[in-house]
Amino acid sequence: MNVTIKDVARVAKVSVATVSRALNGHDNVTEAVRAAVLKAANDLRYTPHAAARSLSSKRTNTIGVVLPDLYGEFFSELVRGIDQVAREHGKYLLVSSYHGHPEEQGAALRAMRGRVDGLLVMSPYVHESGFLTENLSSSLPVVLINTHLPDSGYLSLRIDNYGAAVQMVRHLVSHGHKRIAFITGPDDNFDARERLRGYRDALAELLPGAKEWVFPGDFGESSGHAAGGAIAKAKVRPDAVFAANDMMALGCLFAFNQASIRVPEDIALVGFDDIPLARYVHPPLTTMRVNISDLGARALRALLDAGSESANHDSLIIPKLIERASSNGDARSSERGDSS
Amino acid sequence: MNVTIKDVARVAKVSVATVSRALNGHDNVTEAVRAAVLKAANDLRYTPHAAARSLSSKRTNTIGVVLPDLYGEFFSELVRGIDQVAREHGKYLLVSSYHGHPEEQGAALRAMRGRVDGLLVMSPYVHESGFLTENLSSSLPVVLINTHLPDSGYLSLRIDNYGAAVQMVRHLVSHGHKRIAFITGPDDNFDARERLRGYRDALAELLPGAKEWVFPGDFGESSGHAAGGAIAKAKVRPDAVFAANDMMALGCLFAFNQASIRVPEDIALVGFDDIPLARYVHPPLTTMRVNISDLGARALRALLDAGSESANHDSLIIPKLIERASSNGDARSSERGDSS
DNA sequence: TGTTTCCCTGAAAACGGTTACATTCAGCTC
DNA sequence: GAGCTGAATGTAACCGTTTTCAGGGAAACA
Repeated sequence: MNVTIKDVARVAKVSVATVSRALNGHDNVTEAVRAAVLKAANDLRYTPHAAARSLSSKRTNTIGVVLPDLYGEFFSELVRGIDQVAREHGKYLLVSSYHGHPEEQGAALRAMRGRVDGLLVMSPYVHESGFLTENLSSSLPVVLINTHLPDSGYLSLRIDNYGAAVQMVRHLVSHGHKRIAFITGPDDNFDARERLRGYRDALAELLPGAKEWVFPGDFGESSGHAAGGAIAKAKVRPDAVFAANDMMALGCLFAFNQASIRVPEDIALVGFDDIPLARYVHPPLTTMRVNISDLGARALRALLDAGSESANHDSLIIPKLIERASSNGDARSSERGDSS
Repeated sequence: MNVTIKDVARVAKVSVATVSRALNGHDNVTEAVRAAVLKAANDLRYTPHAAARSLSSKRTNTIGVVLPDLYGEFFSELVRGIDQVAREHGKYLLVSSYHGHPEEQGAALRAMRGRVDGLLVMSPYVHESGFLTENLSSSLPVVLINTHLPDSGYLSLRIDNYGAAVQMVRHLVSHGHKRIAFITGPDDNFDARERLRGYRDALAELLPGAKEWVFPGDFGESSGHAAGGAIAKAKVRPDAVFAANDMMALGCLFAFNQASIRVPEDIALVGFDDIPLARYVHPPLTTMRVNISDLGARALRALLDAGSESANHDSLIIPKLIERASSNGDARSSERGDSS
């Protein structure tokens, strides 16, 4: 059995109430008594029992983080940003991923009751609507990360995928590209859909009459490779490829290398995310940078601030265009004007 | 206020004890009663309060993970492996990093009391000895990851950094390299020291008389870049460089590129870790692969099995040599025999 | 010196579960 | 039908804190 507050009380010859007060820094304790209690606690190596404490105080000092997965750069950075702020505020982090099974998300959310003071939830699936609201205890503050849940009233931080995709297409167009293909992400992924939507709208606006050219992908490297292979074999090739994320862009780049298609001379290639790899491949990849750890940090800050009036109910994170060599060729020289 | 077991009891017209038994699947409950309880619990959207439950049952279903940091591939993979097993066993994960401040580690460890059923601890610092043992409540099962704590009696999983470094030097020597330089990691990092030790011992054994050639580094990319710059400027250059991790190898590669030193033709370059980047740079990097997520998974499995006799008290994970182009040149052709 | 006030301290009631123990009641046996 | 058995259920103690409330004693005041 572990040493409890009673043991400390006995040794310090005071009541448990006094021990509690002394250790929690209440001011209605004589300094002499406090010193005695502190000494006793120290001697006994006393550590308060967190469960007992949170049962009676209704605070856990813990934040729940519910993510779809933990795989890859994105989540690692996100968690890092969250962790940073958590430490600053002395909070603990209970992480829970539902491994891509949205149906298990409800259980994960419900199990948070009594464990956490607040929740950070990311759920980039599109099909749920009442799902989240049903499983979120209304008494817990929640901040949604990159989660599409209109009018839920929850605080929400999102990446402006749509705007960033528009910006990227504009970049390609400004370099003279006219036949711009797009490799999509998973259908049920909200980010992926927003990027696709941005591509479509930008294309329609900037290159009226140009045809959409969409290859399916799933955010995995191999799907990018497959798309790259398909592009390489096509009779008419695009003069620029916009992959919905960097991993697919890399897969695509691989396929282009194998097919001896030069980037950016023959085809420009751009991605999205600015994963560390992007800067190291040859040629370095033009992409959209999202400061993910900052996203996590801001999300937790928003959660901790929740209640204060300053709360912005729906903030957008604007990604930044990182221009590198993979889109630096100028397509005008090789234009042949057959873009319709 | 949230709905409690009492509310369920009232609605189901039974006692709280029966509700508890019914919900926890005890067999001494009539099916009719169980059904009624389940229905009531469902109707009320009852979720047991985790803190209350763990206070009385002395189990939290939570595993504490105490790491030095969360930055980078290593930790993200480690946590992913741990998370995988945690889910399989219905455990939650309380992660805590002490952000490279070993002195805060004690607090982090102590605060786990009452929160977790067991601990996974990684502490790759060399200077602590009684430190960990002092802060670990003896009643908690603990598994150490990559942590040097001889004869502590704790279960421990370690990466065989020493053996892997020896293996890497052997690889270089077998390709004819005679002047092998080493870029170290941080001084107080146990992995880094083991790798350095492996380099030294292997050099002494395989190339008797060859001089050690050590450049300081800190595992960061820029320190690798600095070392690479120093090597490029040296009057006599090594014919192979062994960086204690991949990030430094990449930095070094960068410096070599800038100095127009060709890899592997002029100098072979190898790293350690097999980060995803390693395969994508040009030339692809020869390195040592450690299956990190597996390390995490095994650590948690060991923790959950703790108590069973099968417990291996000190297992070594053997990294695997991944041979890529950065060390594939053959140095014999350019030998000039001035290696002493 | 007696009263009032204020500060410090202790006793005990929460918090929301689990579980040992007591109780009830149906089904047997004789 | 009395007595026994065993299963289903209820009562209440307990887990380790925090916090309310009440009490006690010293200082302040009359």
